Amino acid sequence: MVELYTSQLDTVFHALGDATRRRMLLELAAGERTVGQLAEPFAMSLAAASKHIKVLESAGLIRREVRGRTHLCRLEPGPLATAHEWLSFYERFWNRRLDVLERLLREEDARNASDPKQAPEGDDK
Amino acid sequence: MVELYTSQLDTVFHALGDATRRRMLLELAAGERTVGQLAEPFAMSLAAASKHIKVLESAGLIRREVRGRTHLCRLEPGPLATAHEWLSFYERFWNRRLDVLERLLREEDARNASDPKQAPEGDDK
DNA sequence: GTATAATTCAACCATATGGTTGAATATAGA
DNA sequence: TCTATATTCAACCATATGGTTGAATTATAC
Repeated sequence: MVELYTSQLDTVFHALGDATRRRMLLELAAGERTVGQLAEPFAMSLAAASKHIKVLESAGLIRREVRGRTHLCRLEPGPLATAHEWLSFYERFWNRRLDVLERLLREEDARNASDPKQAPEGDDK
Repeated sequence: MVELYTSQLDTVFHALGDATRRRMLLELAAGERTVGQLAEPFAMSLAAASKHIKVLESAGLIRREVRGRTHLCRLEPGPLATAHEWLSFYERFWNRRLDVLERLLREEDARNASDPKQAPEGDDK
């Protein structure tokens, strides 16, 4: 499973590495938008916004439907889910730390609650 | 909450947008590694790998402890969790789609099970 | 103290990125 | 058909990125 989607993760994470594009994605999560609507909040040329949209599109994060002279964009959640899943790997590490923390707290509790001597169950390997 | 960590997300997602750096992170999830150990699997100069490590470091994804002449690196899961959380926004969208799908399937079931007429509870607004 | 090992620094290079502007394309509307 | 709207294209620019090589730094080992 690890590093199977390599180039897709490259393009997806790269696309996410820009605040403009992240804002666009959030906007699209609320519903479909035209290129002009997506560009409107930003202080940049339409051509620049158009490039951002193309980055999102070629990362597979959005789909575009040409409707007459306007282009309707909609979010494509698949690649986001892929990135999300990849990122989950850290939870193994994170949870391991939380487990350690939890054990330490439990030991602390036991020490305070029962008696002032050392808690016997402390296997501090 | 949205776009509060802006510049951190920029650097974190940028750091993740490279397969070399993602491999390094996975390696570090298994335990701490020196710069040399991190660089070893890659067909690139040590200086290049060192740059990658610095990118991970300035994104806050790893911490470095200088131990004598070797530098020990360890994973810092906080920023990964932040990125993971940001990515969760899409689940709202995703779940909405699943909800719609589920509702449609339920309606379909109801139609087939009870009688061949239109199911009355179909509020297809 | 000198050699060796681990790592960074500095200079350099090719290519990518994110922005601009002005022209081009294509559709909609009068 | 003429005009306005929505969007892209092309050329250009400054800066960032990812890589190289060779020298510098720093700590260990003998």
